[in-house]
Amino acid sequence: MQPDTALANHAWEALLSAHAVVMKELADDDIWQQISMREYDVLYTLSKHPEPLRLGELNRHVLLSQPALSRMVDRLAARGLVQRSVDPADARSIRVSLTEEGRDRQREIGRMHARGVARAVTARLTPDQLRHLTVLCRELAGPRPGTPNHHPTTTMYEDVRS
Amino acid sequence: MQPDTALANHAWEALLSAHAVVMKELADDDIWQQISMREYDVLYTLSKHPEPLRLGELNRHVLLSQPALSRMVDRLAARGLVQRSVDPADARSIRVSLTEEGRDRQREIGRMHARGVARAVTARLTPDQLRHLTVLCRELAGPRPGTPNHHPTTTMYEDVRS
DNA sequence: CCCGAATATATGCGTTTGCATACATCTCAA
DNA sequence: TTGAGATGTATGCAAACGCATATATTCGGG
Repeated sequence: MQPDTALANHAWEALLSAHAVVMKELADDDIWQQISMREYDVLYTLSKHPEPLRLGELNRHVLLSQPALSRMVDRLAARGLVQRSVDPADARSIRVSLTEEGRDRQREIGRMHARGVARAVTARLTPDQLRHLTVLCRELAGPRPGTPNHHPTTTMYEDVRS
Repeated sequence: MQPDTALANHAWEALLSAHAVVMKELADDDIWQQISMREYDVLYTLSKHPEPLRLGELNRHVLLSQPALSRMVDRLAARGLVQRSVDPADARSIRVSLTEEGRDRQREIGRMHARGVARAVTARLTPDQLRHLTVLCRELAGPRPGTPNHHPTTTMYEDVRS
């Protein structure tokens, strides 16, 4: 095993552990009765994109199988939180966007959720550490160098004011 | 919103995104036909602890509800990968440990999985960045300062040689 | 222009999950 | 000692998930 392999695996394990710990703490917050964390993830992702997202694009941000996301959007649409529309440029594709009510609910939950995140995260890391963590995770989330760039090159983070 | 709240939320969002991106890439690896990633998570956690783990303790490391973990251990035990034993000190409690076969399978999958992790992670971060990320994530995974320390104080990371 | 391959989403189906709650055991104050 | 509450795990049940595959549309070589 090369030394970098060990480094990479230690880092990944640490990230997984941090993810699980904080996730559990956030799940304990009493704000998920109407909308589950996974559903919120979808609503939040949609809220961050001005234009409607195609299902496949949405699926790249959400840790769900394609069929699971398809049905989840079904349910969210049935509840009036989300809206499907056909893509004029590609009839196979479905574009998803928040309804007004979906946007309201996202903001409502989001405000409370943000407090939980702050409570869990700022208790353990200093502001400087938070900034470093943000940078590192954004690079880790970035495209793998050497991978050919599919999809028209759109900027992923419009909200980079950290 | 205080400035630290924004920092914390940006960091958490970045971590979530990194988690999802890398997770998806790892899920695409062709090594999960016999043991799913979630099952591997359990086997791996057990492999890191010399003595049998109580279900509740195991549950703190795995992102599953208590009932889901209970049944997952059922299935793993039925497949001969894991072993339940009663805790002599507390008859309510169940202690779980790997069987020989479970240990073998974990090592086997683990070897291949480690390659996937290295491929995904080293492609995006330098060794120095990996070290920093490890430190930050371990602190983030650590106990929340100000929380009373339940559970006999056992060291969580015996393998700190990074 | 056409047809086979590729792409985007949906559906059938068995499995797994989470929630609520039941059950078993332990703890501790009276 | 005893019983009420706390703690650890299991079970009933409906909802959600993933896999395999079906359906619909687009792309591209001939």
